[in-house]
Amino acid sequence: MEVYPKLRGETARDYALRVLKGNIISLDLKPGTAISENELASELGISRTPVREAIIELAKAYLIEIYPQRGSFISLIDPKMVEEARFLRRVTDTAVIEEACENIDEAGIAILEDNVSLQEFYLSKGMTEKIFDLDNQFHKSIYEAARKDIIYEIHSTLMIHFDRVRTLSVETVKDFKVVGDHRKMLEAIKAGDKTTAVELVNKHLARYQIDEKEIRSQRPEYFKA
Amino acid sequence: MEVYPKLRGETARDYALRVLKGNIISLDLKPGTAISENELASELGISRTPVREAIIELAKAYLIEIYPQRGSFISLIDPKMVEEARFLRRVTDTAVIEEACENIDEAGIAILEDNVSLQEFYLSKGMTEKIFDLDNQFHKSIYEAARKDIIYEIHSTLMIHFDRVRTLSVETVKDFKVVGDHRKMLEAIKAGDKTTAVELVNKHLARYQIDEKEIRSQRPEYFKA
DNA sequence: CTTGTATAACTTGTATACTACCATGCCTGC
DNA sequence: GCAGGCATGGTAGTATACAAGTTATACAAG
Repeated sequence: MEVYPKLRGETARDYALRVLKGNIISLDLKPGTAISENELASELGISRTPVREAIIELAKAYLIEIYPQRGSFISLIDPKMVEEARFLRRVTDTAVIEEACENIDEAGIAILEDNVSLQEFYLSKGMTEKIFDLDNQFHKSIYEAARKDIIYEIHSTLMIHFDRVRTLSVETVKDFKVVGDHRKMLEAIKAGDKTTAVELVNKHLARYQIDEKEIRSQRPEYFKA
Repeated sequence: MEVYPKLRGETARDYALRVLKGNIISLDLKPGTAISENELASELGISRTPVREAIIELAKAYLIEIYPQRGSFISLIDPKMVEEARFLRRVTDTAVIEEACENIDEAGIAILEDNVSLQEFYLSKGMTEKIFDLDNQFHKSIYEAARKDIIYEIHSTLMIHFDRVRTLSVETVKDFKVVGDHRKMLEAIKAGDKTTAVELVNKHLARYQIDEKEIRSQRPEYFKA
């Protein structure tokens, strides 16, 4: 597991949470791995309490499974879980972008504009590794423009199930098309064109349709059932 | 605050969580009330740790606000929060019932049938107080029939924002119509009639459209902003 | 009476100690 | 050699102790 440095002003609990989330997404913590509260605490240089609190939070999102008196483990990739996350994302993303089409203001447009421009810049420079975070931020900004930022927050931890499979899937050239999608979505929002916006969201998420069979054959030990 | 008895086999943390949720929904814990980890622990006859863990979980759902070194408070009713919860419920309920129309099996139908029959029975006997739980269970069963039970679970805590306003709104004769809604929804699901099912969900949720202005004028001290 | 200050009594965050339980493996008895 | 029992070490759940910070209050000075 990769241990990031603790930020100033960050509570020990938030620190543990940040490290755990990051390593789960990056698969540095592989599905099925046992994690010990004590061990993690000493690795991070904090006590068991905040580590435990972080683990409990992730267990609520089914990212960690806690077996009392036996141990805690990074959840195996559960296709049902991934499917529910994908379903939820599709359903809320489409509804939220409709809201954004109706209610976005100048400031919101500016934020999205800056984001997409930056994505296009990094893409043109071939710095595609920067795009992952901008991608997430783009969608977050749409939720904020639609005044639905709590929903984004609530769902964000659950979407790690999704992110994790994304990490596992071969890093294809998808990114190119993704940036184009974002540009088109922004234009649709600016035009208030709900129908097109919804279409774009569906098309966009279809790109993340993972070839589960392919991944499963390569890493069967990561999968549940 | 009302202190329920601790169930056998229930962990101290789940106990604290159950008591807190119940009292927040019932408004026995009024919005704005200060809650002390120590005080709550001694009231429940458990230690601070599990109480604290429960409070943290509710804070994640914005039902409690924690101000470090100052105190924790039951969140005031935030119209934006309620609106987001309502929005999320409408969006997911409609999508999930469509799934249920397509994928429900015999067992799922039987569960819903039993539930609605029971609601009709209690209604005919005038025991309307029994209907609140059955109502929630009915919707949960639809999510399960659509294989979206995790989504229900994840959203359930957030929906307390909604339940709490329901409690506060005058107990009208709505219940009558609600039971009828459930019967019609079940029939639509059985018939696989997605269009009607979605219409019914929207109509159903419209009944919970709260007259915020009315409530706010009666209990302004419960509201944020 | 007002204002500033010291202090006491809270708060949550963190650390540590203790408990009950489980899994493993060694060791005994056969 | 093999099977059963028991010790040992590990786990999460819980309890308690300590640290750091805020707030309220009492009180003294002006």
